[in-house]
Amino acid sequence: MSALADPTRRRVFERLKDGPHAVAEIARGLPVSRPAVSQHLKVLKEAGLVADRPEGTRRVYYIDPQGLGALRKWLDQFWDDALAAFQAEAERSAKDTQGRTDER
Amino acid sequence: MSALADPTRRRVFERLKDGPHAVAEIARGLPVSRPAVSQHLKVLKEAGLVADRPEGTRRVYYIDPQGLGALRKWLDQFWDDALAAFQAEAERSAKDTQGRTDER
DNA sequence: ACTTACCGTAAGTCATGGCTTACGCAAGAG
DNA sequence: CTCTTGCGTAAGCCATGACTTACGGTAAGT
Repeated sequence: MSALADPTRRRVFERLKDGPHAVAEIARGLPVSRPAVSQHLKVLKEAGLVADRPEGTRRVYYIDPQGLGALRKWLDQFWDDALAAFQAEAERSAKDTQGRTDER
Repeated sequence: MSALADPTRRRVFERLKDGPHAVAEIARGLPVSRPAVSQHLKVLKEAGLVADRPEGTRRVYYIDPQGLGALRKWLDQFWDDALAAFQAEAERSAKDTQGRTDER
């Protein structure tokens, strides 16, 4: 999660949306140097969001559905509870004029 | 997205999973001071992930489904493409011994 | 009206980490 | 074998931001 905090790293990640790419390929069009991209990819890899595969002298990176799925799952965990809480909120404001039952 | 980067801030956010809470309520049980929590909530609020409502002298915070939904949507955008790319990957490795069509 | 409690804001310090330049290494081409 | 190309790693500088202490304002209770 914290791996996607940095804007540049997000852009790197977004570049991988349309399929696998080599490092120089990603760096091209980004306002940062190639080593920087390499480091970002390392972080993303450690986070389980991307995976790499050596291809001759190049190194091809691609999005790892595993880690992405885990992130999605973690987020959904909130989605349910937040919705339920918001539901309760709505009901609460419905009886606003009354609203003096019990508090804490 | 970067708002959820900090571990402490994530813990604050998680405290809101089971419904609205006041600031002191959240700070209790966390290893940081109350003002720190207040700042974290401010960041989360600016990110659209939480909303607040004054309740007497207290201030109650709760998760905002709006921002959470946006985040979910952004993540799903990857989910599809990544899956498709991964699909192509699988097919590619199927004909591994061959695999010299054209790249770049 | 005064006191108390709670919350938000400001200032200052310190740690985290992102970026660049420089270097070393591996792989393919001539 | 040598030259070239592409990638990763290390060191150093600098910016971002997280945390604490201190202060001011507002609302409730006596």
